[in-house]
Amino acid sequence: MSTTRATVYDVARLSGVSIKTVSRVVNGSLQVSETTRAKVLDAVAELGYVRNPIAHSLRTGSSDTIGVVVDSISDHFFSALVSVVEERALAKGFSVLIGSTGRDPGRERGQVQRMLQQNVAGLLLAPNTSDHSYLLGTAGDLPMVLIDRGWELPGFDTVGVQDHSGGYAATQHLLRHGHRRIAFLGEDIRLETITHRRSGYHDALADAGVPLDESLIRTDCSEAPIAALATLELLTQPNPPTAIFSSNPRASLGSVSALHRAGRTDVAFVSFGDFDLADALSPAISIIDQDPTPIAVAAADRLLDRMAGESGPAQQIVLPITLIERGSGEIAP
Amino acid sequence: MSTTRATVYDVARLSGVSIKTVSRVVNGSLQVSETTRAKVLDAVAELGYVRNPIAHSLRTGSSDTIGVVVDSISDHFFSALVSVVEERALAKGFSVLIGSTGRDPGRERGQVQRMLQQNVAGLLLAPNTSDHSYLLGTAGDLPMVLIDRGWELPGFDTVGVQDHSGGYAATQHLLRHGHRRIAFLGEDIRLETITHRRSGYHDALADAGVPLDESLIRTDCSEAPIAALATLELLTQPNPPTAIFSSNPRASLGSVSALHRAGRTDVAFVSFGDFDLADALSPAISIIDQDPTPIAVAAADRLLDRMAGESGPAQQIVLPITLIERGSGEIAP
DNA sequence: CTGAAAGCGCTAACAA
DNA sequence: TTGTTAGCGCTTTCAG
Repeated sequence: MSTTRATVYDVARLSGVSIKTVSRVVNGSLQVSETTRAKVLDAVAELGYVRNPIAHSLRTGSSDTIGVVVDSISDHFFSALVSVVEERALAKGFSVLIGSTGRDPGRERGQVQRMLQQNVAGLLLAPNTSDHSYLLGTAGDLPMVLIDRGWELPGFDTVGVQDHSGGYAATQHLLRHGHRRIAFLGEDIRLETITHRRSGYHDALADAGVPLDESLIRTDCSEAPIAALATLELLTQPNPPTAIFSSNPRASLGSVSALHRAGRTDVAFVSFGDFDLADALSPAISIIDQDPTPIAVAAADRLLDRMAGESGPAQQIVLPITLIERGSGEIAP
Repeated sequence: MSTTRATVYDVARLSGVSIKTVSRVVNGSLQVSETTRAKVLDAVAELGYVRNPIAHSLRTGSSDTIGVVVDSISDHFFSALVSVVEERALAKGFSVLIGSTGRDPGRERGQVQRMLQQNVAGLLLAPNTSDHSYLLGTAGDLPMVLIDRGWELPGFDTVGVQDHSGGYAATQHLLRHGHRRIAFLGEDIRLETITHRRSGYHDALADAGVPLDESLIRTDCSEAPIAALATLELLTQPNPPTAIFSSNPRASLGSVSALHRAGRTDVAFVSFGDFDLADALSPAISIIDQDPTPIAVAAADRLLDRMAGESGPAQQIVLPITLIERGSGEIAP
């Protein structure tokens, strides 16, 4: 096209009105007569005028961009989440700015600051620590939704799943199938999700009268290879588990991989969160379903509602989870 | 912190210099005496001044944001790519704006337009059609790198892998292991990558004197479930294949899943592109390695170089591929 | 219903 | 080496 873009002045000149009127028409103000509106729109079409979002943002202090800050974009859960959010955002004319935290609280703060400086119109954040209090100071009245964590901070909209119930259900399921020695794979991080899943595990054991055995608990499985190693160590220890509850899909991937390579497909297994090929393995992997899509949809819609001016009290949206039996969770000891 | 952010004026007032000097210091101009620089930096620190990127962008026509436009953020290949790019960009102080095309050329154009309007400082694009000529008109002298496709348009930096060689190597490998009836799984889309992989397949067959059998070629496998169905159909047809070459990991996921569920792990299999658990299955899946990380690193670095002013001729970076034998590709007919 | 003029925060000419 | 002035493109008082 042309090398320099048309401005409100060009449109005003061509349509014989003032720039203010152009602005009104472009922004859909009703305070404009039909005839002038038509004139302006003609000029807009002819010149291919598009509002300059930068200038708009400088002037108004807002923008047509929303920020999404998550642990890692390459994590399947978050990439699915970001994908849905981008889709919904685009439909409403918003772009998406992404930022990863690498689980580093300092970097998380930095990313949020960046977003604020960019005047994002809304923010979706998967916080890393229990201490989100900095958000109160920084965020002003920016529409914001916390994903998956952050329950303890009142005043923020949150979306997540029933972590405790999920952990409880998974453990109870294995107990019902006769297991007494059930290993737990998780992360050491102070992630609330994992903490809750683990306390579900604890409670299920307690309710069944099974004493907790610390030697069956691994809290260092943040990446698949570590989980693989941990699995092998668990199985070769003196009094090995007969079942494994893995509290996140990344750990499951590593653990299942190790089980298959070691030929130990006799070990019962339940994963919190699905993963590719989980249903193609033999035995297929039973899971606590934590589909990212509904979570993303709920979070995105809540944020867009807030951005559209919805001003009710903060909502804590908790999505239910279900246990999907596929075989691995129904293996007897 | 404070409710309104400090501006150059605040800093200027506090340090007793003009706003221009503040601007100079903030932007690292050398035309400033050490003493004044120190004064200004003190004031900056005291006020917590941060340059307003919006105003900066409006004035300069550039920004500290780079755009990344890909098929889909949730696709494992692209999410890994975006992740690496974001990491590198962040290290240089840039944010990342994402846009998905859903393989729709119109939407691709729209996303690129959006990015341009946002004054992105650079653009990473995985184009969808053979016709990228619109980029010539739109993009001006914006630093831009095309990922994975777009070879035919001279004048652009591109990064990709040896698609033809990969297709050839995979097919040749299966031929060497005695197969004559080798199925091809691909997508109908005019994606150059797939086209090249397929012509590698054709050439390998031709060089081995094996006639092409159209009944073994499926070009509708854009999603895993379709590939799963296609696989079952291939295996139940009158003269079934004894080996499968799947030209993208999504199709492989579906196909492998179907093979396992049908108990047909006797079929030889090579996948172009790795996927989770590929090495944990029995047999483990042989692959043509197409690791997104080196591709992303090359693309990101090339883009950042361009943004830093590198002005050499357009480079076509083609990364080598290797065949990784894991078992499934070495099964005899 | 419409317009003139000011200014968001910054950087670029041009002087001094 | 430093400061003054203008203006990026837009929206917004405040008049008309």
